[in-house]
Amino acid sequence: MPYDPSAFPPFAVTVDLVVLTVRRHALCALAVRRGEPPYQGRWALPGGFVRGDEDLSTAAARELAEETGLHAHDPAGPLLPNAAHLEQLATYGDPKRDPRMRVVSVAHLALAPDLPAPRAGGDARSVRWAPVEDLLDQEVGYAREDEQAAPLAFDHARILADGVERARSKIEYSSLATAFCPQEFTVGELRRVYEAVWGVALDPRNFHRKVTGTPGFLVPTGGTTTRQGGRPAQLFRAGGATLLNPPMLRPEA
Amino acid sequence: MPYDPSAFPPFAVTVDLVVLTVRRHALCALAVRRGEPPYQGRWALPGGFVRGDEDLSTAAARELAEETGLHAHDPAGPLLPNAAHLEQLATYGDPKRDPRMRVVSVAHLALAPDLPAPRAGGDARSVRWAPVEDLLDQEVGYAREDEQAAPLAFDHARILADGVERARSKIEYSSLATAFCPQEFTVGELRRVYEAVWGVALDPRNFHRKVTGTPGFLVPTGGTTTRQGGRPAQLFRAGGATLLNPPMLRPEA
DNA sequence: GATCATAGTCGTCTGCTTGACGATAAACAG
DNA sequence: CTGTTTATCGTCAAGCAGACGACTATGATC
Repeated sequence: MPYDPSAFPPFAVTVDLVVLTVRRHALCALAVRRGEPPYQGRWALPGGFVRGDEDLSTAAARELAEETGLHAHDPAGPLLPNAAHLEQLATYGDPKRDPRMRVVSVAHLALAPDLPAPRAGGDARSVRWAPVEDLLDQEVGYAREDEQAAPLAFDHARILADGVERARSKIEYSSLATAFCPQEFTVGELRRVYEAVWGVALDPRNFHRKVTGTPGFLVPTGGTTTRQGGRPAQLFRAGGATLLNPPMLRPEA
Repeated sequence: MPYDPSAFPPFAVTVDLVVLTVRRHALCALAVRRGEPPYQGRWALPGGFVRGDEDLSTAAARELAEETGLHAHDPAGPLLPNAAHLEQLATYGDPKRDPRMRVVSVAHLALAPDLPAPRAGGDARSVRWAPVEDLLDQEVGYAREDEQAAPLAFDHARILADGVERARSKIEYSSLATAFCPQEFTVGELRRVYEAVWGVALDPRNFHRKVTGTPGFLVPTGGTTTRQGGRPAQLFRAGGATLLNPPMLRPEA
């Protein structure tokens, strides 16, 4: 069969971002308020069209920088202060997911340390960090005028749920939890990341033994800090290891 | 900003399939020979355009059925004899990955039991099962006229490598290895699946203890078989469990 | 400055899982 | 009948995880 441009239907391709961070002991996601129909006024995940000459990962990194000022972490490059982990999550292409036209969205997952404040992009849209529980529990019982309580636009609740599940399982067997921490952090801060992402309490003593005993996970910087109160804690940086063997174990049930 | 259809460039969207099976103790993938340029005569992964009214998973299931006669396994539906596991793998959208036009490909991963013989689809293209080692090791040293030894078309070697890596890691912590087995199988047959996918030898005694001791992994059917030679082995069906806890451990290095 | 609260760090003990491997069982081939 | 093959059960030691006691070093409070 010869090449026939009319043999395939045209699609719009977008990237949507699930940007996660840990704030005040809660897992939070970045949400932007939509300024135009459909779903005008509702909250949605940040995202945008892929340009004609752009790779998917490039488009995702560009959107991330526009929305947050963060840049994607290059594993080969130097350690930079404002770097976030960025990876492809999944692609969503239900024919009816956007009422305007056929849109295929390649969702990406970004993990960032706690940022001072969300920074609006070039335009003046509202941007906020919201606990993922709040964003996901709004599917039912939305009746009031409260715009904060409306479900996410499009299929973004599903995308967010998939991203959260990916993050929850990936910190089990990789060192990705350090992506939620500043460059230097304590064992206790890392433990609070696990507790926030998994929504469980972990034994500080066993956690300390586990992470300090896993080769390549943490490297001590020599410094200490007392910013959490209590006895000063050693500061660490993320080690070179990306896969944890044996993995961290998420408590049952 | 108002809705402007000219604000985004049009893309073609395809699905490509990494179909894996275990044949003669080797992990094999389905390859089709391209009948048209570019890469005419070269081997490629099966795939095709997503139709205008089709979901991505629907398009992948349709292509799978066209190429192999297998249908995607519905987790909620009944156990069917010719069902394969099908899941989304990743999406590839480098602007130059197809020289003709801008194509975004949503790759899917299918795991199937050993089939009698590859069945060509509606047209008469060549289709074959090839060991993944052969397909992936052909990136270098291709000089002869031997078309069997040419590297895969487009970025399909990369896609295949990603699919193989997904399968290798996923059988660690899920019961997916049973997707490579017929409906009823023995512990030894399941072990040979693990050995083929991981490329290692496993201790039959420890493997037997592990899989029979994991609740929900295997359900005895009561029957036995002697098709492997030696003492008759119990037959099992896949149990309801999808996540294995604790996981199967892949031997080191 | 004594006391308390808070957080971090080190140890101990017990039970479970794993890996190595011996032993037995049930089929078939010669 | 004997050897070969595959399946299955058991034993043992090493290692890891969960429960939890004990001690340390800060700041806060009286």
